[in-house]
Amino acid sequence: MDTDHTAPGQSAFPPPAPVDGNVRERLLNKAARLFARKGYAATTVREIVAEAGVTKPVLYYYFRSKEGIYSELLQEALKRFEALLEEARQRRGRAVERLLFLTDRVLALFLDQIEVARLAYSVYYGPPQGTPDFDLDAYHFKFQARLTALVREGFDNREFRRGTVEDVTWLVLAILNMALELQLSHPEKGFGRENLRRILKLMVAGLQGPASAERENCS
Amino acid sequence: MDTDHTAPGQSAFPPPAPVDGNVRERLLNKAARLFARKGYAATTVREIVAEAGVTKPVLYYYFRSKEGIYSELLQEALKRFEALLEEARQRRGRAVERLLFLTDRVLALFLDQIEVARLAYSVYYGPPQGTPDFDLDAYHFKFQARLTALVREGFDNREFRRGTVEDVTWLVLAILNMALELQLSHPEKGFGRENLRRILKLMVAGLQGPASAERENCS
DNA sequence: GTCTATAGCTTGATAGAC
DNA sequence: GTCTATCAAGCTATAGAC
Repeated sequence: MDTDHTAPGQSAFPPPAPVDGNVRERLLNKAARLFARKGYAATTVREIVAEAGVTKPVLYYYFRSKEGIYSELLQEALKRFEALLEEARQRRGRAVERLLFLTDRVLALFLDQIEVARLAYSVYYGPPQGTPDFDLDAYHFKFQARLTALVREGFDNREFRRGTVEDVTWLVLAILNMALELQLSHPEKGFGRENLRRILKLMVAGLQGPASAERENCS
Repeated sequence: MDTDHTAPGQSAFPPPAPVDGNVRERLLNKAARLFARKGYAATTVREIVAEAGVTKPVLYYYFRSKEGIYSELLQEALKRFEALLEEARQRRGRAVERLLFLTDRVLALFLDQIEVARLAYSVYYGPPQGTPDFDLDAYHFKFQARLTALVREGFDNREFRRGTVEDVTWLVLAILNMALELQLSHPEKGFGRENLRRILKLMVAGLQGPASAERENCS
């Protein structure tokens, strides 16, 4: 990003200069950024390789196609997400602590791959762009199932005493979801990991009251 | 605005058949549906008029252009949203009741204009599609300000006793936001107005505890 | 006015030298 | 592993027939 990019081609002079990380990583980063900003369809292979300071065959060498580099981006992110789920599954401790751990790590992963996250949102909510399709919902369900299991533990341990397993899961999901989307759309608001933790704990504190699953019928 | 507009042009015979509502509404509905499903850019004026059972000049008569019909769609929805905010502002009663009212009505409006909502999401998160831009964030801020005012009232009335005005606002926003997005992406889950109300009340009940704004530092 | 054929550009993708 | 050079398919714009 901070090195010179002498336009490739034309001359027999030393090539653009080996910028930073290895070529493969650079291509992935630039592709993620462009896909997220302009959309998959509107991004050309030429732009990607130009930004990465390489030529086209290099991209086709590492990834088999434009779809290939897109798939690699999503697969890598989803793989890291699944690894996180597994890590959370094996962790021991009180349910609330494990919930805070999982949500915090999900937000951290999201931040670390913010460009891929933006791309995923764009594909999920945006118009069809001719992308290979990933079943993003499936991952969402896996995550939700993990949350539900943790919340159920919380009720079993009497860490939660109000509401139902399902409703508390919704609450956790809602708060995390908002944290993620605020990072996407308004990162300047600085709704980071500390805020997420604080608000989750505020909610959790409220669920430790006396009764379980009550329904007031006021008005 | 509501006088009959027998489709101009070609023949003096009765037009194709006035299907259901008036032509203008039909064009808006079909356009919303197409824009939401295929994206604004990928939708052609031809498709819109074909689905509406009219000819091209009819569309250009009611709206000045493709951009015109898009703007009309968003402006109408945003106008209804603003009217809702104003209605909520004038309403009297306890803060919690007013919060439940506002969020319920927002969800109802969202459901009533689900295609426009889908379109807005697609434009907000999706790639640039050459649409006239609306400052959707501005409406979000207006809404958030209204929520904040209500929450502050809630604290003044001692209806809320835990957390801060800001954090409780985030909580309400998170829950509503999830309800909206579930309707968009997984309407089959049936997360409707009753669920929203129940979960909000669960959260509110938790905020009526003893202390205000505490910060436990467990683990 | 409307349709159609086509020139010219851009795209994703590849061959073969080094 | 990376380059130059080039391909075939698809798109846009438009000239020219009707």
